[in-house]
Amino acid sequence: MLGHEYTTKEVFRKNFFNDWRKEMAVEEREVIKSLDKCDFTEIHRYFVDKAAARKVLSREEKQKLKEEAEKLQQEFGYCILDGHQEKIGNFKIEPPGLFRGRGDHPKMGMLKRRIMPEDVVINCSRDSKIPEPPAGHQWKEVRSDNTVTWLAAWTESVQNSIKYIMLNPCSKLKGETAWQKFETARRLRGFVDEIRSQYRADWKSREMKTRQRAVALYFIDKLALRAGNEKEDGEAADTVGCCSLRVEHVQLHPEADGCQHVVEFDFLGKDCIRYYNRVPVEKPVYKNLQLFMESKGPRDNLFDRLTTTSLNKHLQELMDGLTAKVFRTYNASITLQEQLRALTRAEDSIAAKILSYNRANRVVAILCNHQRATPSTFEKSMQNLQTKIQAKKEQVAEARAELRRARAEHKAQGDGKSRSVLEKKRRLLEKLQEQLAQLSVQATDKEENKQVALGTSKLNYLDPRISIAWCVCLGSQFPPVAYGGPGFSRRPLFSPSTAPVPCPLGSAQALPVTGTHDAESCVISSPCPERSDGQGEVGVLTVAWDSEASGGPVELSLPTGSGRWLSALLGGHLGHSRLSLTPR
DNA sequence: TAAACGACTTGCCATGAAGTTG
DNA sequence: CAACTTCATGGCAAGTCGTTTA
Repeated sequence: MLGHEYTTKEVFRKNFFNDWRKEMAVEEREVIKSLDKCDFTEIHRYFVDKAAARKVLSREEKQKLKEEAEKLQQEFGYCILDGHQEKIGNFKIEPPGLFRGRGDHPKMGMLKRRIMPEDVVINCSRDSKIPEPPAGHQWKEVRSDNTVTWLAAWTESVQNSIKYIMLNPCSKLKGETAWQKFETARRLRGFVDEIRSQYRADWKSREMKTRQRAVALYFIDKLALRAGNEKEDGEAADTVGCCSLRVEHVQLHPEADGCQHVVEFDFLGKDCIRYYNRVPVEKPVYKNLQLFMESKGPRDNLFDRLTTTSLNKHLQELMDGLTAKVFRTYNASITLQEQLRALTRAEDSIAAKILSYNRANRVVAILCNHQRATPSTFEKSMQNLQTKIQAKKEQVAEARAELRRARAEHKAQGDGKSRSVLEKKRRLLEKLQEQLAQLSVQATDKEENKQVALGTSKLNYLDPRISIAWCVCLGSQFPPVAYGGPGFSRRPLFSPSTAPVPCPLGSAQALPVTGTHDAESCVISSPCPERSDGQGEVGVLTVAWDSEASGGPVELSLPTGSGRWLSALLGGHLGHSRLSLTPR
C-alpha cells in the first residue's frame, strides 16, 4: 500500500500499527514499537516487481493464465438452483488486507483477517453434492436454508458484518427480484398523486411528527434523496440521507437565484459523495424548515421526530410494498421516459439519438447524484478527439473545394464522365460531413459526461423496458405508458424539443410488426445462454409485448444488424435484466 | 422499544480484456 | 501488429429495510 495517499494518514497508521502489533510474536513486539521507524521498501519492491513481471509475460504464458482462470470459473463459478445451472456472482473469498473504507473512515488501516474454512458457513440443499472443505479443514457449518439466497457466508473482521456468496445478476433469482422492484415502482404511479396531495396537506398538520414526515417525504420524492438510516458514530464515515439530515446540512435563503424560498443542501451522502443543491421549495416547506431549525444547534437532527422506520411504516400504509427507496426507482424511470420523449426527434441521425439517450440517462444520474471522479485520461482523450475533429474539418473543406471544381468542370465539359465525378465528389462531401457531425456529437457527450456516472442508474434504477420500447418503437408513439402521469419537473438540464414521434431505429419497415405496443406490456424474454434450459437465441434480441392487433403477445426478433446499435444503448442494462445481446 | 443483526441492493473505482488506430 | 483507448467486469464498501434480540 506504500505510495497510496492514505498510508500518510494518522488514523490509517494508528489502526494499522495497532492491529499489526496484535499479530506479532512476543519478541517482535519487544522490538517493533514505532511505525515511523519501520522500513517496508523491500517488501514493497517485491510486489512492484511481481506486478511488472506479470505485464511482460509472453503470449503463451498469458494464455495459460487465462485458461487457468477459466478452469476456476468452470469449477467454482456455477451452481444448480431449482434444477438450472446459474452463474455465481462472487465465488472467491475476499483476501486479507488493510481495510480502507471511503472518506474519513475511522477504521481505515485495520487488518482484514484471512478467512479460513472454519469461518465459512455453507448453505445448500441436503441432498446436493456438499462442497468439500480443503484438506485438513472443516466448514464452520453446513446448513440447508431455502428461505435465503446465499450459498456461503462468513463474518468479516473489521466491521463485524456478514459477507455472502450470492448469484450473479443474470440469474433468474436476481432477475426476478429486479423485475418485481420495477413493478412496485410502476404501481407507485397509481398512488403518487394521492400521496403527494396527502403530504402537502400534512405540511399543516398539528403534529410536529407528521409535518416532519411530510417535509422529508417531499425531499425524497422531489430530490430523490435516500432514506437516511441512523449510523453508529465512530463505526463509519459521517454521512447522511434524508431522515438523518442535520441542521448544519441545510441553509435557508428567503431569496436566491431570483427565486423565493430557496433551500441550500450541502452534505456527504452515500460513499461520501457530496450532495450540493439549491432548490426553490414551496412556501409551507420553507416555513416548516424554519420551525424545525428553531432553537437547535448545527449538529442537531433536522427531523428529530422522524426515523426511517416510522417513515417506511407510514409508506407501507399508503401502498403495499412502498418504502422510501421506491421513490428513487420510480422517479428515475419516469424521468428517463419523459426525457426520452422530450429529447428525441424522428429526423435525427443515429449519433444524435444516442446523444439524446445519454442525455436522458444523464438527467437521471444527476437527479440521483451519481458522480464519478473525472477519468485520469479525460483531458488527453478529449484533446485527441478535438484533433480528430479539426482534421475532419479540414477534410470537409478540401472536399467542398473539390466539389466546386468538379461542378465547374462539369459545366464546362457537360459530358457523362464529368457528371459522375461530380456525383462522386458530392457523396464524398456528404459522408465527411456526416462523420464530422458524429465526432462533434461524441465530443459534446464526452464533455457533458465528465463527472457524471451513468452506470449505476442504468443498472439499478432505469426500467430496461423503457429503453427497449424506445429502441423498437418503430415510428409509433413514444413514450409507452409505463410511468405516465404528470410527475413534476426537477433540475431540467436540456431544453425539451416539441418534435413528436421519434423513430430511433432506422429500418422501421424492415421489421414485420404492426399494432400498438408499449412498455406496459413489453416483456423481455430471456435469451440467457448460460441457462441450461437454453432459452432464446444467441445473436438475436427478442422483445415481446401484447399487441392490440393480434390480441396476444407478439415477439419481435430484431435483425442482427441492429445488435450493435441496441447494445450500445442497452449495454449497461444487461447486467441486471437477464437480457443478453450478442451482436454478430 | 431500541439496538443489533441478517440479507439483500446500490455504489464507486481499479483492472484487465477487448476494440481501435496507425 | 504494437500502442493506445475504451469498456465490461470484479471487488468490496456502504447503503436499505425487515427481523430478532436484549
